[in-house]
Amino acid sequence: MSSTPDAAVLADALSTPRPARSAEVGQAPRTDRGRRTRRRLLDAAAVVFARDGFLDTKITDIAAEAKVSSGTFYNYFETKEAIFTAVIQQTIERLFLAASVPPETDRSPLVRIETATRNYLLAYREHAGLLAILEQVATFNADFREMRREIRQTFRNRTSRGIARMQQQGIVDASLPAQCTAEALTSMVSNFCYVSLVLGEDYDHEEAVRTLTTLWARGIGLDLAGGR
Amino acid sequence: MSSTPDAAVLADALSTPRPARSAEVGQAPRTDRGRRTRRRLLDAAAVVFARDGFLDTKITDIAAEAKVSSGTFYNYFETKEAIFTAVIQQTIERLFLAASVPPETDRSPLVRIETATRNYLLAYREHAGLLAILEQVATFNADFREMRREIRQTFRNRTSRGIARMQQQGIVDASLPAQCTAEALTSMVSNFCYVSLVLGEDYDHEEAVRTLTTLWARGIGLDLAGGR
Amino acid sequence: MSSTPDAAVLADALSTPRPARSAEVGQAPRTDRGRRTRRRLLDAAAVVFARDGFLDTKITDIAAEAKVSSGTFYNYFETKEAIFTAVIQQTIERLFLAASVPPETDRSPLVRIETATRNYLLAYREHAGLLAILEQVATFNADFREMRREIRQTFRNRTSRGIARMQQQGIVDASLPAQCTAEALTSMVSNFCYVSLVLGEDYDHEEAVRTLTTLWARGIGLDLAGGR
Amino acid sequence: MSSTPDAAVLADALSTPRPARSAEVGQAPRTDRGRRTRRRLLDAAAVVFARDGFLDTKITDIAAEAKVSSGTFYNYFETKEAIFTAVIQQTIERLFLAASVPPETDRSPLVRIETATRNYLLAYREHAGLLAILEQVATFNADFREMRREIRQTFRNRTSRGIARMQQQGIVDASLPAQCTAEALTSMVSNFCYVSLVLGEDYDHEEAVRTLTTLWARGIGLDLAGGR
DNA sequence: TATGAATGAGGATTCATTCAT
DNA sequence: AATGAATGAATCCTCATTCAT
Repeated sequence: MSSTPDAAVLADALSTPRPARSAEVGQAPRTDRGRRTRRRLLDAAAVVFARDGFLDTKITDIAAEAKVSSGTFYNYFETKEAIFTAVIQQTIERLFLAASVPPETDRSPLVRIETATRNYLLAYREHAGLLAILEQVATFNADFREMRREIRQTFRNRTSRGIARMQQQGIVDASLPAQCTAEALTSMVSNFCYVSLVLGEDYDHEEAVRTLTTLWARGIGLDLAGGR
Repeated sequence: MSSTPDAAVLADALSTPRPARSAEVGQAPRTDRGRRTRRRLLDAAAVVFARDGFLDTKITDIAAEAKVSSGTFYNYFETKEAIFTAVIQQTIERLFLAASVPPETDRSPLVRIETATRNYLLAYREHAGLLAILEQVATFNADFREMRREIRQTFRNRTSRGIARMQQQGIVDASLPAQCTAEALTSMVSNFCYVSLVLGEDYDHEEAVRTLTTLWARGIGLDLAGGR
Repeated sequence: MSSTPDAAVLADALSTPRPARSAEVGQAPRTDRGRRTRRRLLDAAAVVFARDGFLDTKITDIAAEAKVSSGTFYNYFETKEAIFTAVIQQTIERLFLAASVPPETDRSPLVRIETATRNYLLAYREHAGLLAILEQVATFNADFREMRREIRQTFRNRTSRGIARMQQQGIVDASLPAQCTAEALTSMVSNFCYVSLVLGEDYDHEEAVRTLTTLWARGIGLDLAGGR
Repeated sequence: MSSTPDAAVLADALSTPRPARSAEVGQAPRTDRGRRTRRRLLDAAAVVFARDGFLDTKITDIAAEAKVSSGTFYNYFETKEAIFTAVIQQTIERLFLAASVPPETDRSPLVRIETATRNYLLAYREHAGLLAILEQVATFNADFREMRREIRQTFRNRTSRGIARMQQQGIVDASLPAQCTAEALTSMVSNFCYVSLVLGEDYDHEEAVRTLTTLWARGIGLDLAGGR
């Protein structure tokens, strides 16, 4: 009576907890109704997160805002983190779109810098609510800190490439380290946005654009003569 | 000592009809397609219960295993208990069939005991998965505890009748109380199966058959001379 | 500005969750008051587990029975499993004590078997409530299944040694495999107790002792002549 | 531009007295032993906050680190916020001291900017652990958000006064709005520190000092000829 | 019949703070 | 002053079951 095989299987059966959540969750809903509910939850989450912050947001608040039961939430998202990720991702996409500068060659470098700065400020203002929350979450969650870092790097790298290009064209100071310079300038603009739009130090939009543009352009050694 | 009567009695005992929530549910399906779906659910449930245990089995797991939606489940069974009952019933019927000893009169009592023991062990092994789960459910559900008791009594009564017969024939100790003796011997065999096949204490099949048979036969005072 | 070391440390600080529970829990309380509370919780747990079973026992039930708040429970035990372990362990200790047979050499083997059987029945009856719950928990929790197995093995090994001793003395059948025989006999007695004391099949205590003793002794080939 | 006044102003701003629950708590301890305990708690809190963050720090952790009981904590501080305030205050005082530039008139503006930048970076690195936590707390606690803002304003105002002075001296662009410019440059330096020292983007210290100084000085229109 | 979405009751657990010595 | 025990509010999450197509 070699019981080992059976017994081993049984011992497993009696105790191994199966993956608690079905594989369904996180998949795209199959019906229109499901898709609508998922969308309602996302919209509700954006509202509640921006209003209450990540920490103070309860799943039930999101569900209530979406007018569904709390159980329904879990049909679509596993955790608060999961829905926050989804919410932030669409925000980021919009942010990138809004903050980009179309490469039109007839613009002068100074105008390009000014346009990039203005677009960034406007885009940040548009999404300040959720970006502030991402900032919050990044302070205690490694995954979101990484996400925040990647967003940051995207902007910094774009800037870095622009500086390198101008250095090759010989129109700005070639001795500046492009990467470090880009980091500093990105810091200047992004943190100015945070301080003014999230913390509430109030500055006139156009004055801010003008000041940041001047500091940026002059800082890297661009010749402003005839410009401003 | 044909198993059929026992099995029939038991099947009756087990099929406690409850008020159906809809007139449909619990009735035999009318269409072929329905019958096939019901069968698929039963097979799936047997697999999942044996694999995960009763507590960890979710309706959605059974539905998934049967490749139907969870809603469909409730077209055929009212509750998790209901399908478990159905699954166990067919298991028990097979168990009784497998564990029975055909009444061939030319066999000696010792051989009959040995055959019964061997068949029981083999049948238990065959169904150990679900029997272990029934054991589990019986510990927290009164209905299934009662079911388990009835199964047990069926075996014990069969044994009891066999002992009484041998006592009348004067070939075993007539002073033993048949019922209590049968209870003890049933305990010995069934719990030995549980310990070896479910808990995993490892014994050679033939050694086990021999030992149990010897203890049983000698215990009730059967003369083993010339036999073993 | 090599920020790596600092930054690495910080990144950790901002996210690595420290062990949630303080090391205090599980330690012996430092004051009398604490010891009294712990004892009250253990006593309450024994009552509630035996009454409601493991699955249906809520932490709040135990706390309520002990007349403390639910938070207090967690000052002494981490989980329901932890307090169950503590409760069961003291039960097992008492069980072992009660079921043991002092080795007084002037007793005959038969009397020793009878005494052991009677003591086991009495001890099991004394603790039937909690033993039934251990049986329950063992069906779905690997740790407790192992605990149950060890208890079982303790009894079986004791029996096994006794049989081997008698085989060496030449007073029982030397051809029986001691281990397997002990397993079978332990099954007989322990499961008889379970069926009669937990499932409620009612047998007269002395009749049970007599029957089990007879089956046991005669089963291993002990000469009962002059005895019974 | 001595830091002492700033620090004093700030210390005032930070010490918002709240109604003490007991007349004792929050007062300076009367005995030496009490003073020592309070100090131990502060040191412990600095360690634990920096290690675990504000959210994950439990009062019991601080007490344990200080080797006192949790009850003792409340003899000295009313809440977790209260001790965090005290810890941050001393950190800020040290930060201001370290980041200040002694007013030696014989230094050129460029050297003063460079020194201020270098000192800020060094000071930030020194206190990065707790500054990161203040950043965290500021994201969900209005009181600390205000504190963070005041610290920020202190630096910005100092910068703003410096720029105004240079504008009056006619050595930098007089058309820049001093306040807004100071905000932008403070953003650049402080956020660069955060990104490199807290988030872990790695830059060489001297390269960073040089780059930030160049961007800063050139940005406000300081003549670098003959300098760099 | 089949589908998959919606529901919501119910219990574990944490930890800042208070309390009794 | 110090101790350590006691408190309890507050939110998460599961999953059997029902419902609308």
